Amino acid sequence: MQEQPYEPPVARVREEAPRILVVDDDPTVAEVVAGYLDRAGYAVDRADDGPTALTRAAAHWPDLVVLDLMLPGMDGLEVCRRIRGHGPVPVIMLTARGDEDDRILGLEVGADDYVTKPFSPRELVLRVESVLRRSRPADTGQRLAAAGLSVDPSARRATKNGVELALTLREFDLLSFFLRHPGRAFGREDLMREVWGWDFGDLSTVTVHVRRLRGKVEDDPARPRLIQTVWGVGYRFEPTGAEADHA
Amino acid sequence: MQEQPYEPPVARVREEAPRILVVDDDPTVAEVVAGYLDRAGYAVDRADDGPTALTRAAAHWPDLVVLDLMLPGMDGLEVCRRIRGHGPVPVIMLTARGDEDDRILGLEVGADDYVTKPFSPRELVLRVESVLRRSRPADTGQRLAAAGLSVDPSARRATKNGVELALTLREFDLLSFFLRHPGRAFGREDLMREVWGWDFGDLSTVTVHVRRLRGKVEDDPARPRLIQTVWGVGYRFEPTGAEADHA
DNA sequence: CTTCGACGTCCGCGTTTCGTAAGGAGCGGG
DNA sequence: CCCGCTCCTTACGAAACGCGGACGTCGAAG
Repeated sequence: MQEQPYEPPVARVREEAPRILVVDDDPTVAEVVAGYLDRAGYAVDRADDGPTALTRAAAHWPDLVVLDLMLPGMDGLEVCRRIRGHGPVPVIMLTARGDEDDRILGLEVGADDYVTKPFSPRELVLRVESVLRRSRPADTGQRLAAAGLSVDPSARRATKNGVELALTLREFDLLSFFLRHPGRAFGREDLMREVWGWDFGDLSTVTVHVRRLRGKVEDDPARPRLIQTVWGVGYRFEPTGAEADHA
Repeated sequence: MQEQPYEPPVARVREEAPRILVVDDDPTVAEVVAGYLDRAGYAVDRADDGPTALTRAAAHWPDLVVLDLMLPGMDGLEVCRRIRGHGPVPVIMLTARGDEDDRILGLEVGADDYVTKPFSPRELVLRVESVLRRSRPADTGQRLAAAGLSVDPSARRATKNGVELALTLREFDLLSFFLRHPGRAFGREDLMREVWGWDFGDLSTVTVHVRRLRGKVEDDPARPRLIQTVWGVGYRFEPTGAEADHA
C-alpha cells in the first residue's frame, strides 16, 4: 500500500454525523444493526465480507467499525488488522459466544470493545456511543497534560498535581502554549506573536509573565524545572521536569 | 547551495530501549500489555501492586509507567503520586470504565495520558509512543547527529553520548554549523561570516570559541578528534572522529 | 467613588557570555 | 637548528542578558 499521509483519516468535522461501517455477512443482523444505528443518527455504511469492507473503508473512511468476527473468506481479525493498517479507527467486535478466548483475541488485534451474540441492538448502540465518546477527545487532545500539569482549554482550568492553579488570562494562555509545544525553545518574539498576537512590543512583557507563571507553577521558582531559560534565546518547556544544567 | 538533506554519516549512539513499568493486578491484562510492549521493542518490567511498583521503580527507574487505576491495597493515584515523588516520569493511566471523572482525576494527579478498559493493546502502544515522543523531544525535528554528538536546533539542545551539553549561544551555533557541514575545512573568515554573520572582525574570536567548544565536546581537548585544525587554513569537523595525528 | 486585580513598563543588580589582548607552544621551511 | 608564522591558552574588562521588585494605568467589581 501507499504511504498514508501524516493526517490520520480519523479527523472529522464536528457537525457531520459519525460514519459507521457495519461488516456482517448475515443480512438480518446487518439490517437490524444498521437500522438502529441509522435511527441513532449515524451515517451507516455496510459490507458483507472482508474485501468489500476494505473497499468501503478506503472509499469513505469510517469513524468506527462494527465488525463480525466470523466472516466468509477473510477472517474478522484479519479484516481488523487490514483496516487498522490504513489508519487508526475504533473497532467494535461481534463475537458468537462470550468466549474469553475470543475476548482476548479481539482485544489483542485491536478491538476497542466487543459485543457477544445474541445481543440487543440497543446495547450495541450504547457501546458505539461509548467508544466514540472515548476516542473523540483522545484524538482531538482536548486536554493537555505533562509533568503533573494539566490544562483544560475549554474549561479554562489548570491544575498541578490535582490542585487548581489560579492563573490569569495571559498566564493560562502562556502555559497552554508551552504544553502544546513541549521541549522546544521559543524566543520572546515568538511567544509575543503566538501568545499575545502582537508583532511588536516590549519583550520584557514576556519575561515578566514567564516569571509570574513560574511563581505559580514551579516548585522552586528560583530554580525553574518546567519552564527553563535558554540563555540568549528565550524559554523552553521541559515536560520531563529534568533538572537544567548548572556547571 | 549544498543544503542537501543531511545523512548522518556515522552509526548512532547506544540507543537503549525505553524501559516501561506495567502495573496491573490482573494477570491477563498485564500479560497482554507486556507482550505488546515487548514486541514493540520496549524493555518491560512488571508489578502487580502498589508497593511492588515502587520497589521496581526504585530498582530500575523506568522511562514510562503504565498504571492501573484500580489496584489492591494502594490506590493507583497514590502510586502515581509516590512514584512522581521520586522523580519525573511520564505515566499512562488505565481505568476500568470510560468514566470522565476518573479521566480528569487521573490527568490532574499527574498522568500524561489515559486509556480506558477495555482497550486495544495497539492503541496503548500508540499512546506510549506518543507520550514518549512528547517527553523526549530530542527525537523530534530534523536533528543533526554524528560521532556521538547530537544537536536539536528547535529545542536548542545538544548532547554528547546522551549527556546534555551546556553550550552557550555561540558555541551552539558553531557546533550546529560544523554538524551541518561535516568533513569540510573552513577558514576563520568563513566561520566568522557563516556563524557570526560578520564580514569583518578579529579572527581570534573564532579561535577562542573553537577552543571553548572543544573544551566541552572533545574527550581530550588537548588532542582534538572532532574539530580538527587544518594548518594554515582553519578548522574541519571530522564526523568519524578519526585521529588526524599519529605521533 | 473606592478597591482590587491584571497587565505593561521601567530600573537596579548579579550573572553569564563575549570579544580582545598577550604570552607561550607548535609547526614548517630554510 | 633557527626563524617566522600560526595556533593555543589564559586572563580580563565590557557588554549583554535575565531576574526580581516596584510603579502606574486601566477596567471591573464592590
